[in-house]
Amino acid sequence: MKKKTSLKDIAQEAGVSTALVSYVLTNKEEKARVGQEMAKKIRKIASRLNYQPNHIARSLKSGRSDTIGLIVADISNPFFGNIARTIEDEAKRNNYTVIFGSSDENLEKSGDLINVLLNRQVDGLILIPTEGSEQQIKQLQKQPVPFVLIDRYFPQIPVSQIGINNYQASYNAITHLVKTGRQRIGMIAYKTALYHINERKRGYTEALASHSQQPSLMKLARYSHIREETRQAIDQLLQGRKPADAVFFATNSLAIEGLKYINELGVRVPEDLAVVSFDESEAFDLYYSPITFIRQPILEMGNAAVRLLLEHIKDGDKPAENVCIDTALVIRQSSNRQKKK
Amino acid sequence: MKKKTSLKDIAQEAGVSTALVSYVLTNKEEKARVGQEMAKKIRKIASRLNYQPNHIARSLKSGRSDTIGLIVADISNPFFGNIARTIEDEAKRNNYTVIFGSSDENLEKSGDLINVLLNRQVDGLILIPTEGSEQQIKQLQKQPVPFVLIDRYFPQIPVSQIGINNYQASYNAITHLVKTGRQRIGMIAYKTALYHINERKRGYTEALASHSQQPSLMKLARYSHIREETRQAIDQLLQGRKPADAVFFATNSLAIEGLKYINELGVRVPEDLAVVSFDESEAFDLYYSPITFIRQPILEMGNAAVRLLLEHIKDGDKPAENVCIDTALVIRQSSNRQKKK
DNA sequence: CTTGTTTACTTAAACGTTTAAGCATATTTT
DNA sequence: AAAATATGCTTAAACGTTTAAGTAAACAAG
Repeated sequence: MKKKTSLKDIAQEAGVSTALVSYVLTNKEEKARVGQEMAKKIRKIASRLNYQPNHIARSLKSGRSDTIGLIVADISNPFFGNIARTIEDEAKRNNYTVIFGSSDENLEKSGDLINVLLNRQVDGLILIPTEGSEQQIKQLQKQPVPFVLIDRYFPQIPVSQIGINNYQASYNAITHLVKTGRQRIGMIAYKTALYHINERKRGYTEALASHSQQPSLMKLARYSHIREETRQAIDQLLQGRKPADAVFFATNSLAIEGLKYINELGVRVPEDLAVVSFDESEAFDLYYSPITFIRQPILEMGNAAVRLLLEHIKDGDKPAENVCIDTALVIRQSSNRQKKK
Repeated sequence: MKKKTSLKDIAQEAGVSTALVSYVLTNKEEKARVGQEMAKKIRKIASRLNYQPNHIARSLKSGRSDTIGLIVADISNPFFGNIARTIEDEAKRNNYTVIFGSSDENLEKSGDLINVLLNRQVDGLILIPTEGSEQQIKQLQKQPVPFVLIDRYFPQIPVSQIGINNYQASYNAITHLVKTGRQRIGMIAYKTALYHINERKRGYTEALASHSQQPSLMKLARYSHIREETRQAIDQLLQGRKPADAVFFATNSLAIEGLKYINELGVRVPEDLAVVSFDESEAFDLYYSPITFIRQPILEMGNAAVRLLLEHIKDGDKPAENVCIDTALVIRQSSNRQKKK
């Protein structure tokens, strides 16, 4: 096995101390008044031996790892994949590396990941927390490592957080459906304690109320039984003498499951049923009737999360800050104005 | 700012040496013959001070970081997102952590990432290499850090690699289209030097030849101009007196761009045009005529990559090994048997 | 020609762990 | 009672880096 080159190897070659080599290779030759010739010689040897500084040793000395930990709820969902990407990009721009893990909406996995990342001495954490992880977050607060939440948060725990106007976005989407003439608007959401989802529900309910529409047609599915329960929900919405004429999905995953079933049933969008969803998806573009959706500004969210975290890392006493970013309703064919009957 | 607890802090509290604390907390009390009472006391203090071992210091000592680096071509593509997820899971099962980066198909970014990960002393690397990264791979071979390629590889560079039977999968897909009665089968692929894509093209061409079909209708688009050039390609396939009656897409991204345009044109699938694509996508399920596709066994690929890499890490002299995993053709409506005219 | 300054380097400690080796004291074996 | 072994701990070096402090020689200033 080949061995890695260390400062010592270079120092030996050059016949000097490791300190001198370190000064040269970290560009502190001025400050340390290293001779020009020697500097040249050292650089040459370093390059010949293909020296790569040992970041671990450096970290141990400096106390910083220049690494941030990222825990997403589910990396196989492109929404989170895109967030991960923007975070990684923005981190890199600031000379940070990202260690990531996917909790897969699993509380135990989330706890394990937090511990793994803390043990790795990350300088900070960005979390998309799982349902029920309040205790883990509170535990984190006792640690010296700063963190920010993104996408999801717990209103009763005051921490730095990047989010969107979930309530308002839902409200606007429902208002849009009302304006296009829909009278019986259903919603399919997760059965969950997650605050951001419940804000979306509240937006729906209050929008209906303020437009004096029929009582709420809210159906819930569990994340763990998304397929069956989304289908049940749609069955319920479409049954009876007065079936729903529009449905609002609380997330892209719900919408995709729902649309699969809507296709199977032969229900026409938007003639029989208008559709609006939170989040975006390539599948929405490709649908025969492109789906109206609420766009979350992933790029801004990711960048804001990194920026906020770096501020916390720089200033350990910085107070918590909430960043709320606006969404946009992208209107397309799936919610076209209803024809007069 | 709170400070992290170290062995020294615990040792001080307990009035013993750090060595003793280390023995206890790494469960080497037997071997080191630590007194039972003292062990208990130390554990209690550790737990009270919320001690988390400093993995960096441990790594420096052991020379291992228990970390593997992962560079994917584009984390926002769910295909790569899913690979990342399986790799992360399998790594975790083996007590490894994953540091990842997305090269975004950019050669410079890829090179930067490799260096960053090497500096972080990863114990090994898993790469989905970018087009043109042969030099980077060759450079890597000179390093003591083992690595494996996944999804893509360079046949002229003998390294460990996990792949699929790209040629055969294409060949089978085309054979399927021929059997369903298609006579003018087009293909849309990337203009690229990437070997795995070109194997897919070869599968197409040779399948056509062996079924004595018309000359190849191969159209190419550049990754960087996917939207415009996919559209051009489809225009070309559909023009003239004898337009194509089937199209085979070399990747999911190409298929999604293509299908968007096919929708705009009002071309009916599969009546006017049968469609088969490499890779899967939720959009394929949701299409009004669900798309026939070639399924890559992502789970097996990811697991195999980790397993192979760990073998290399354990045995630095293990020779390179190629793993080829079979794909499956999932036949659906988009390639339904053509009706007799 | 002493003193001070500059130049070019070295020494050594530190970061938080791990672990072989050492050293008392107590207990058992001859 | 001396020798051997067991018990319970400490010492110290090491991993690869950084960096304040030290040193020795060359040179300039008085």
